[in-house]
Amino acid sequence: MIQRPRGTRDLLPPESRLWQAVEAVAREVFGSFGGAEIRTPLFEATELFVRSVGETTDIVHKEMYTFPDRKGRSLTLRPEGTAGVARAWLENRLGERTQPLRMYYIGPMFRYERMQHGRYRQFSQIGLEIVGADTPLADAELLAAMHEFFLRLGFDDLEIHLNNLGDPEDRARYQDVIRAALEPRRSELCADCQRRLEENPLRVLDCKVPSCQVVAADVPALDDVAGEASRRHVAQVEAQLRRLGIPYVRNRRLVRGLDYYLRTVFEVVSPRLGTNAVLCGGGRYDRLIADLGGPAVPGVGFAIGEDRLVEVLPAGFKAAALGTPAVYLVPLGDAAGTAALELARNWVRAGVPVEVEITGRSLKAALKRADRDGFRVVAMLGDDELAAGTVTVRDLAAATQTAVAFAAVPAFWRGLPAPAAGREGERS
RNA sequence: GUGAGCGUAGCUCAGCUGGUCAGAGCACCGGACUGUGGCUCCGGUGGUCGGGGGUUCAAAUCCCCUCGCUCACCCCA
Repeated sequence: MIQRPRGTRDLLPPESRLWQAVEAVAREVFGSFGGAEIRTPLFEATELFVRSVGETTDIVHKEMYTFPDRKGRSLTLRPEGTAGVARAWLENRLGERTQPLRMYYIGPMFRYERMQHGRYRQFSQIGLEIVGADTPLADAELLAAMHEFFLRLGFDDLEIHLNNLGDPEDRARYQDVIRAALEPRRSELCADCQRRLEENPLRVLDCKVPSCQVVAADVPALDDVAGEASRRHVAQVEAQLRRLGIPYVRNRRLVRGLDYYLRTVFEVVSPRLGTNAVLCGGGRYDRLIADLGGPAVPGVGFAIGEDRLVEVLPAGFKAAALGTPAVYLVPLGDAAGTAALELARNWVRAGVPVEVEITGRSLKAALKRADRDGFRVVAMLGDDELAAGTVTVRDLAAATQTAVAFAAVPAFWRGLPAPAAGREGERS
């Protein structure tokens, strides 16, 4: 049997409803802040990611799906979304439009990694970028949109971690500070951190090994070494968050994995996600477009891991998204079976979602199935009903039945009370 | 790239140191209740025990290889 490639997943019904519901909220919220969707290719020239994400990052040096096309050009399945957006901004001269541009995207990303809980080779991100504004207000608006999105999904246990990564000059200086502080104590660090000290000293700060944390605690925070400009910027972002009542944690150890970030960086973590708890990561990238050969256009954005998000979706949101909003039409006997599809089509045309029982299972089995799959009403059609031009509609929850004329079913359906929240979490 | 664990019915699993070991529960279909669910009882469908090789009189059970899955490290969504 042919199996799916490692690290990929099949999104099956009814879980696909959850994804659709989540994406609908994203479009709604991000659209409400002045955003519009941007769709860029799933693969790009390899060079784009090497130059934007950064040569020294793990993403570029061991996680990219890179392949030559038939003409020998090196292409790469996108490992993240921002690079493509930046490229599109340049290529389509979006700088000539009124700035800033608020753009969101939803779609798959690819990283060649060993599978793990919450980690896939093909995974989906929901991202939002604000390009063309360098103000703290832009960062704050972005975070507000993100916060609003999570609120609408019903989350109440997420933590926003925020840090100042400084400007690139600050960071270069800071790397020297770290090296100077840690080199003498090299032996106290774990093997990984000794390597990090050479390649990416910032990473030592968020090492999980306790002994490393002890050592790292003595290193001054980046924010203290950073220049006045970046410190003021992030302070103003924080002031806005407080004013908006958006709770966050100032995490001086927070370092992000992509080279292009500067100043404001943040993560959203869920306490219900085990090892890979990061639900969302983002930050400011004022040099990215310039590094790609364009003008100095500032930007700030984030990406939410949709797979992880769906995994910890609040029960109430899930229940609402999974409810089966349809009439279950069960024909009994040959004559009814012949008439069922036409009846269903007429109801569908009148705006009523209908699922017809087409396997011929017994009424008993059909009712059992209706109950199990969360239908609210079953419309039974037998010889008597057919003769009378009615359908016997049974309300599963109330266990009551009434005869409803064929043409009156749409009105009856619309007259049903909103579904109770009593079935919450039943399918989770 | 490194390390560990696991692969038996659609699902969750039992099967002790090799000898009725091919099973249970759930699910599915049917019946008790000839057109009425969420309970109960009864019956039924369903498995090359991941695949290949080896040891043995005998392997789901032991050994080797292989494929797949899972978890952790690294790193990230």
